[in-house]
Amino acid sequence: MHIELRHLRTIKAIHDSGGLARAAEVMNMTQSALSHQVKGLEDQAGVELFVRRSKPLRLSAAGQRLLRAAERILPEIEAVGEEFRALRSGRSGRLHIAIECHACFDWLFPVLEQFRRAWPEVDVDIRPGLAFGAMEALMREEVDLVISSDPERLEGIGFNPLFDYSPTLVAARTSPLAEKPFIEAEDLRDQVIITYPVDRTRLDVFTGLLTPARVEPQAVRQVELTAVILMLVASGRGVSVLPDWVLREAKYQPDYVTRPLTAKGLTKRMYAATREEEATLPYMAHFLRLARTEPVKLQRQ
Amino acid sequence: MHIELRHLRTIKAIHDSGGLARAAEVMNMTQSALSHQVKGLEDQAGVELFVRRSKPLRLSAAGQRLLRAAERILPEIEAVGEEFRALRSGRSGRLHIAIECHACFDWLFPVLEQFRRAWPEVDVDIRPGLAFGAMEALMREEVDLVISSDPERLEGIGFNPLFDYSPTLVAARTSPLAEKPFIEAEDLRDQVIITYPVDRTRLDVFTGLLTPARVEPQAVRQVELTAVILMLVASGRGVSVLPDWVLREAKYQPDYVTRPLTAKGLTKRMYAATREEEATLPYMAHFLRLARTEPVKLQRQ
DNA sequence: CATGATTATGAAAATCGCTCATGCACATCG
DNA sequence: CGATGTGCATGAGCGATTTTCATAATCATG
Repeated sequence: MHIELRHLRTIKAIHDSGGLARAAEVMNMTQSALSHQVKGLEDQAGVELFVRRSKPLRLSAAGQRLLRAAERILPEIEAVGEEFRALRSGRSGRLHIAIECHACFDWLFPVLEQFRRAWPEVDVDIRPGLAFGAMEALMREEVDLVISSDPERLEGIGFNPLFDYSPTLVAARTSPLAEKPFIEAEDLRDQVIITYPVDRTRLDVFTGLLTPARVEPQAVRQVELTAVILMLVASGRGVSVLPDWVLREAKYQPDYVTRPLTAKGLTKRMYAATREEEATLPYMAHFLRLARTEPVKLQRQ
Repeated sequence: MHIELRHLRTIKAIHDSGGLARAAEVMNMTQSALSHQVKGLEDQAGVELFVRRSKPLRLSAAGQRLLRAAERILPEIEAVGEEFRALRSGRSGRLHIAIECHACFDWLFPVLEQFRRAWPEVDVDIRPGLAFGAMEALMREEVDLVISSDPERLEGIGFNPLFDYSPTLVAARTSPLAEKPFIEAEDLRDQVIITYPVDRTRLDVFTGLLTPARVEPQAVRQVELTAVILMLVASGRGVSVLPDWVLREAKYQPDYVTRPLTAKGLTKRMYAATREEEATLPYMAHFLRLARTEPVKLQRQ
């Protein structure tokens, strides 16, 4: 049997307007078309949908069953149509974010909180766990935005600069490194380094300092949570290199010292990668603006 | 925008089978047809439903939204189809019953209880409140069966005899009527008669006894519930005429006496009226059989 | 029973959906 | 690197379905 939405719309219209002719009027069709349509459906279903005995065509038991289905289904379709219209107009959309940078949760959550208020219809999500292959996911439209500090040249992908930050060493106040005004690669040769559990190619200590200098630290310990890293550092179990914004609080605590990497300090830039054509979507543009300004404000607090 | 179920089926098939060609296979169509269909829908909706970048066509965000709708709607349609099939095969149907006779609840409930067990898919209901116009409702397919003891000759309506009963007088043991072996119209001229709150033309006392004899009782008091009628009778506030099956218990109680109407006793026949063509439906036939036999069994208890 | 309102029907026209044949893009492999 | 394979897109044309038009049948009512 092949019920189609057309049939549901017809059944509902006939019932609502109370008659073929009136329903036809509403649907911009002829009364004849509806008559044929109803007959066709009844033949297919092998079931009488209307009671013919009384003149203004009334629903039979089966017809009522179909009407119930119509009243559940048609609004659903209507809603999809509405969402598509919102999508076209740019009010709605999807913003699934992949983060390559672990510490970014710090500023990302406040930014998303702001964003949700402005764009309630946009479907927001953070997708961790694909730190590797995030760019591929972006290209395949599995995600819509990637937070990354390593811009690459990729077909159809644009890297929108957000803000600059300085990977900064944090150590216990009692650490011998506290003596030095800044940190060089050699200083870390005999240190335990605590990092997020990701590849070295995405860790600023290595890409910006150790790997170029071909220095291997005494050990690398991988820890998931920023708070835990700081605890371990405080208790002298190792040192870590974190973005300066993460250390804005640690900076003034008696347990820690923070030191720049190299004499001039290291500066990196955070980017939000998007598919080029989507960077101009209104909600995307808004997110990018928030992600440029909010972390800076946060920093100043 | 004109989404159709066809589109939902297609979207789902493409997603499930992972590709146009495979989906086409499943749906017994050409790959081309699906391609055209998807394109048509995308043009109409103004929204990309699939990501073309990656080769085995994957759903875009909008496509996923549509898929969600499909997964809710298609089973619903499927269910309607299934119900229609059941309807055609006679396993399912509607049995909405109107009762003209108040006292019939007594045997109707046990019958319906039995029936429900045998025909779980049939939509059973009792519709009180249309005691008047029950036959019209039957003809208009607002109900499917009417319990009545007044057969009429009506186009397309058949009256199926159920069982015979005797309208029987019930009075308090202390009533002067207890002296008489049977009751005649004149005996009731100075009595208060307690009846159900329905028209006289549907009350056996009147149609079978008083009206033909042109006797008007002292008063008529209308009471809804059988149990209350019996209470009032017991306390000598009046007498009543009820079907014998209602009185099967009262008969042996010391508070009551029951007496036949007229010397020979009055006999009436209970009928179930249905639309003629439906009397042979399997579930309808079963109901009729139950309604013929169960009340009799009940009586014997 | 005449009249207006409502639904049904048959044939022709219009539209729609599908297929066929083929093209294009991309990946894989000898 | 061209050959081959896989998967999707496209345009033309056919056929089926849907709609319309014109008109008949049916029903409700004064």
